[in-house]
Amino acid sequence: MVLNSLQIKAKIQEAVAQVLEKHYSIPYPAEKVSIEKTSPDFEGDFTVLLFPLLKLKIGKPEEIGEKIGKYLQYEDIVSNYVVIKGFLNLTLSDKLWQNFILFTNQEWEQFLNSAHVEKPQKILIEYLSPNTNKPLHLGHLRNGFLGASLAQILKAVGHQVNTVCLFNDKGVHICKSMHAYMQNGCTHTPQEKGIKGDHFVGDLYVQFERLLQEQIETLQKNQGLSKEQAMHQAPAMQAVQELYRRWEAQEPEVLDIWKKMNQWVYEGFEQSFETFGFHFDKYYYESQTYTLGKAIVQEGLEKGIFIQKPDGSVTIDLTSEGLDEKILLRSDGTSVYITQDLGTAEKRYYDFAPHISIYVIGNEQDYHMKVLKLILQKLGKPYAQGIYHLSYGMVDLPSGRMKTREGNVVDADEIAQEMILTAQKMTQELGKTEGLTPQELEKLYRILGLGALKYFLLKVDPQKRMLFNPEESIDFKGHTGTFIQYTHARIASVLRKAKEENLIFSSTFEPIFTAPLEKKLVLWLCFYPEILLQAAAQYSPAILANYIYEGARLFSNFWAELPILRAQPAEIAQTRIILASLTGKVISHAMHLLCIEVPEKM
RNA sequence: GGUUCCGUAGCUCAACCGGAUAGAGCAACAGAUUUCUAAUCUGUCGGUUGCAGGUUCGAGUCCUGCCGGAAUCACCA
Repeated sequence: MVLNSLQIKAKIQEAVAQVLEKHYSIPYPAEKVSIEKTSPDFEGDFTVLLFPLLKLKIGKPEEIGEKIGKYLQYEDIVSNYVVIKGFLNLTLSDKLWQNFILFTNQEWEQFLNSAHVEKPQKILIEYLSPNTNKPLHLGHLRNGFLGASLAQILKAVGHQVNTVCLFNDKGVHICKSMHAYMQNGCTHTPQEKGIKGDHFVGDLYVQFERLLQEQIETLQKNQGLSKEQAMHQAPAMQAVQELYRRWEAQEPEVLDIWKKMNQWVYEGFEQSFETFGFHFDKYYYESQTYTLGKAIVQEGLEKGIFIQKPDGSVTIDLTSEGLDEKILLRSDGTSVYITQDLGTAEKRYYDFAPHISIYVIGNEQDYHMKVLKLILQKLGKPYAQGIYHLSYGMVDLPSGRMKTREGNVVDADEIAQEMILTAQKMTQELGKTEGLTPQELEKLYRILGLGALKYFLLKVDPQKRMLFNPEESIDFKGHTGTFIQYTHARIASVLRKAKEENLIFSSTFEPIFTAPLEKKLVLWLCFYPEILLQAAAQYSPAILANYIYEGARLFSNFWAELPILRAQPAEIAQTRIILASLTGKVISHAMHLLCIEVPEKM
């Protein structure tokens, strides 16, 4: 019994190795045989590449291909084969496909389980990790959807996965919004103003940045300072640094404001996390890990890996590794970003002891993450090797990078709301609200709006930067989450009708394939476990997203060209019902791994 | 300036880790609905894969050089 494309490929590889052994007395490792999906322009399902065999100098590719084809035919794996140049194109036998769909239909769990890795591992994923001085924006959403989806995918292939979120809740940037709040006389609350806490604090941050910008410009103009000098000398900046020193000194009045403001942000975040489906096993706070980070700095000093400068600051010299000198502790003894990361890394290890620790962080921090891993390695930390930076590309706007400071950001809550509203508008325009209660419709709009948003961000290879154009917004047609959801709704609809009409198949039923599109769909189905493994191995939900789209497109062709319920004779109808059912199951399962829901009706 | 990453159709993205004639969507145009949901389907148009070499049976993919873009090299996070 074959369950998936991997097993089919393995069978073919084995057959090739046996032919080489029997006919040419050449031992050839089966796994070295390259098998691919046959190009759509040619007849066949799988293709054996014969070129590599030429190096064995045992004959022409046509002859070797002929022998392999014969053997596979004899083994009842293929029904037909053609050798073209160095390609041996194989058409798998109907019998194999019949067994495949019957078995998969009956033993769905086994089909899914065939995607399990040999060695499950404990994997920790850190994602999202926002600053507590501003609300989430589109970039956070890419990060969040990537992390949340990756966790699902890794679980689906059998790993043990935990997710954590680190709040960057301390630092100079946090003090900026605090400073603005204090300047305003510590008046007003989010409740009073009727806005979410994270937005309330974010507005203060922007207010501060404006003030700072003004001061810098004035200093530059009046005193002829460089931009950098002006920034350090600006009264607002000095006030913030002073505030930060007081924070690290744990002055109660500063801590009180800090706690109050952070609490507002967490309340706002909680709402957003719920909307977007971000769930974590544990939260970390830099305000709680930086002291551990300082202890590690001390440890490094004792081991002679770090250097203390005369002014008191601590650094590490990485120039021999092709990097620079990195500061680990300021001269006034306060911690920097990486100090905190050292502490957090240590703490996570003691909490979860993962084999692999994935950090979902933007590629702007490639250098930082390289340094972090290197330092931990130099310190001889056992977990250093398992650190993996999943570096994803920025979400750019046509005008360039999003910058909170300059206010040109796409706000996460806003874009979600917009998407949901658009979904509502489209559903109403298309007249598809019938038969659904107001509550069901509300739910549908959310599923559609958020689905389109998530799919948009997940379909692109994580490593590549991507562009979001607010003018064009996100489509609901074509290569979109909506199209996939729509395909699922159609499948659900036809299956409901099949049930109503009592089109249930008997156990002795033998599927028949009469159209090429049916075979294309089966071929697509059998790849699901392989795709899952690939997406997991490459940490890429995009691979899965593109696979689902391909299936939805195939099914739409199928739907347009072939009748399902009314097909005659009944065996054909039943075969197509199974195909529809399996396609629906794969779409639904895979979409859930992308954290996208699929509707039964739309 | 050093380091790293990226250049594929007008636009947004693919291309199964070196395989056959580089594929989708959007946009534009032309068609398809007495039949299971037209948020769909079919067709047309659209390419010197930034440029130049190299490696080999075979290169968008690998190596070198150039051109163009981005990130980073903070006592910011």
